[in-house]
Amino acid sequence: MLSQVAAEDALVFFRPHEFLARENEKPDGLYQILEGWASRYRLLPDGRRQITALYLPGDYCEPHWALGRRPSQPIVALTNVRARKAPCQIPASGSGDIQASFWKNMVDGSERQASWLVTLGRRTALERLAHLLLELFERMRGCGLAYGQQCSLPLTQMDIADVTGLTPVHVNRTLQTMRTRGLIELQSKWLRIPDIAALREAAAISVNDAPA
Amino acid sequence: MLSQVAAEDALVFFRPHEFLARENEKPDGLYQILEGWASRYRLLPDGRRQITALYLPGDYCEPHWALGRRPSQPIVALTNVRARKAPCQIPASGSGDIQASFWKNMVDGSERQASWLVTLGRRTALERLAHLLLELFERMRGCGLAYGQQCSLPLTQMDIADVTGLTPVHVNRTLQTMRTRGLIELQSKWLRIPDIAALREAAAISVNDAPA
DNA sequence: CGTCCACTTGACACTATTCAACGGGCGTGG
DNA sequence: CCACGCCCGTTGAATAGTGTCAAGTGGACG
Repeated sequence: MLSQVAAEDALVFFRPHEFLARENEKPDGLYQILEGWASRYRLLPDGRRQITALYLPGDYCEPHWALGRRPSQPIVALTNVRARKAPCQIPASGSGDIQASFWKNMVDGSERQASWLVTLGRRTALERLAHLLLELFERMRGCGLAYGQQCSLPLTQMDIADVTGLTPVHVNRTLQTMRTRGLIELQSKWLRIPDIAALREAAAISVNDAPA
Repeated sequence: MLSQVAAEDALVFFRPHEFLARENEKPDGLYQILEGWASRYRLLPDGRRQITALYLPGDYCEPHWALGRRPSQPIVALTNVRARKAPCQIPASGSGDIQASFWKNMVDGSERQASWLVTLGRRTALERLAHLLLELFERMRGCGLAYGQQCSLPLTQMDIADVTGLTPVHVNRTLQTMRTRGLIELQSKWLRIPDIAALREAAAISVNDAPA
């Protein structure tokens, strides 16, 4: 899946909290994450923070740059990140597969955003967390990084709060509730979902809702 | 701005509550709104509703279809709508201008979604309403439909609630507050913003935040 | 051994929701 | 023409859900 690497593309590395891009600054290149997680976010004047995208292995950061835009929101590494840096343009060299995966990535990102609008606008705290954990599990599985019903989940509770639009303490409490209800097992950055159908139910996922 | 009409494109009309597209059904065509407003939304199993996009004159509904996707969320007319129907593909005929506006429209839509994630995740009711009214005013101005500090605003308070992730009664109360503070004048579907800077302040807009 | 950071828990405040009722405008039908 | 119903907007009172403030625990690391 991540096997094709065009000859001219460079490997780059980032440490946690290091910027892959800053707002309004021409990006260094178009990155494809090979390993690790990154996030895009916005800060309000008084310090409130909202994460607006999570980038997992396989994801392009950030497809819009290829269409001539500058980042309107900064992107920062959450873990150690290994990425492939390509020029800021629609992937020209290589097979049609690469281009197809590029477009797919862009549209998937946009549909995920639309799903998150629903979650942030209309779902309760527990539903938001269920949605997040399901989405991340499915995405990890999609790139071969899930093992049975488990996967790595390198986010802190504060990160989770900034994704779900909650406060860290409420995230903590709600996760506790989910644990006692047997919906999830989550410890030391490792997630296990005993019953995926039950978690989907708890997330108020409608038939057509991502994650599929 | 909306002057170029390729010869083969058809004009189509919709009445309020009529569908421009249904989820999972191959769309009839790629629409560009010429007049009127439409919305994309999702329903949760228990009936909660969240509007995830508003389409105003000039907007394409829905650019992703041109990349081979089916609608994952239905699109419904909010007012009488007049639109131009084109084949579901990246506009090929016509000048480069048309293609450029198509891509711009897609990326703008995506950036607006990202801004709304911030609003739904982290802003208070008053900030959400201020953000919405500002965005709509700026978009109306962008397509030449604003007059001074005023523009048409054909949404009901229930529509506004479903965009902002609030309840209709809280929208009502919060609009009252904004009126008494002199932030907006809003009656019979007509919006006037006496002091745009003050409204931006009330919206907790950061420097880089859309609307510009 | 001490510091820092993530996580945890309790008590309380507050924003937004819920439920309920009422008024006005407007179209429809008698 | 008026009566009726319906949708939209408005307001009040009680409640639920989430945020805020504060304190304490535990592990990782220098």
